[in-house]
Order: sequence, then structure tokens, then C-alpha cells
Amino acid sequence: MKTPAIQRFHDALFAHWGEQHWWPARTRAEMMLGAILTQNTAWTNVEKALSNLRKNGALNLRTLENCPQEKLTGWIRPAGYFNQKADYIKAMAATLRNRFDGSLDRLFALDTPTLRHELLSWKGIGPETADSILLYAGKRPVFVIDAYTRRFLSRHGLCGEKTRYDDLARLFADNLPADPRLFNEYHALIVRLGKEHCKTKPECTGCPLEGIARKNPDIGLAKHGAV
DNA sequence: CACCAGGCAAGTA
DNA sequence: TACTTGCATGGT
Repeated sequence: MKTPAIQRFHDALFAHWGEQHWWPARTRAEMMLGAILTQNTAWTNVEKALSNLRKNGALNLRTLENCPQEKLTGWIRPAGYFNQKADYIKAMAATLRNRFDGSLDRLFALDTPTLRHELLSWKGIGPETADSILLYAGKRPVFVIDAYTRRFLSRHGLCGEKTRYDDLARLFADNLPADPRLFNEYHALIVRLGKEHCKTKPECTGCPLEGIARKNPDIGLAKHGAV
């Protein structure tokens, strides 16, 4: 199904804000830790947790696998759900060593479908976290469907409330070239839109997308401001 | 005080 | 398959 607005929205957002330089992490390990820590949690709290890990030289999976559980929960406490997330991180580190010789290079040598299936088999890694890792650490052309993306699509009448994750992902895959750089920027732009604009102005007056919504009857300005 | 924030697993019907 | 519940901190 063709939905040209998907491409147009990206172009308008990119023209308005430009490159977003995501994911904010220096290494794949830091990226993957952030992906777990940010689950249902404000990014500002994740930054505190990552800062604690960095201060203690624990932004790598070998250190994290061997450190005491109480150390780890203490460091990531600000990110919430710290008992669960500590287990997820410990399990990730152990799996990486047991099945991939502790090498992220070996993990990311897997082809995209195999790597996605592998990540989804890890405790604490669901579709959103897996796809974040695929896109931002693995540079694969996989679109991330998170709470911001759902709100964005829903507000613009491009999906229903109960649309499945895979159907939302297909909406992007079917209307964009499979370019990881494009997927990267688009998702980051959607998050920025949700964070700093639509959050404070749900009606989206002055929103970078208002003009597009006005010109396209299939989108409809009425739905533009809907929840 | 309530409500939310870049989810997921486990249990139930 | 389609709900429901627990997990937890910090900001508004």
C-alpha cells in the first residue's frame, strides 16, 4: 500500500531540523546498554545511569558480566526497573561471551534476519529494542517503531490505535528506500518532533508538518491534532 | 497528589 | 491471539 505522505513528512522534517546525529552513543556496547535502559523510561534518567557506568569504567560487557549485581543495580538505579534491567544486561553479556566469543563483531556479522531473531531470543529484548540495535548499532535498514513513532503515525491518520508493530514497520519499508541513514534520521526527527513540539502543542500550530497535512486530503488537518 | 517517559515478560482466558 | 499486571526512578 502506497502512502506518499511518509516520504513527504521526512523531507519536511529534515528540511526544518536537519541531521540529528543519532544514536547518542560512542560504541555499539554503549548503544545496546542505552537501548535496554531506555525501555519505558525518560532518556534524561538513562543519561544518569550511563554516566554512572562510564565513571566506573563499566561501559563494556566484560566488566558488566563480572561485576557484582548490587554494583550494577546501584549504577543503573536512576533508569528505573533496575533489577530487571540488571538481569537483562547480565544475560546479554553472558550470551555474548558464550555464543559469540565475547565479540560484538561476531554478533554483528550475522545477516539482518538472523541477527534480529537472535536479539529477540535474548531476555529483555523485544521488537523495539531489537530494531533499535539493528538500526543504530548494526546500521541495518530497519525502522524503529516506538511510542513516538506510534503517536506520530496515529496523529496524522496513517494508522489505527491497534495496528500491529510489523504493520507499522511495513508502512515505512513500503514507502522509503531501504537506506539505514534515512531510517536513522527519520526516526530521530520523529522523536524530536514528539519531544519538543507536539508535546507542548498537541494542535501542532506552527508544526513543520502543518503545511503538508493541509495540502493532502488523505491525511486531513482534522486528524493532524488528534491524539 | 497524579501522571508520564524512546518496553518487556509472564500469566490468564 | 488478546488482554492484564509488575517492574521503579525522576521530572512536571
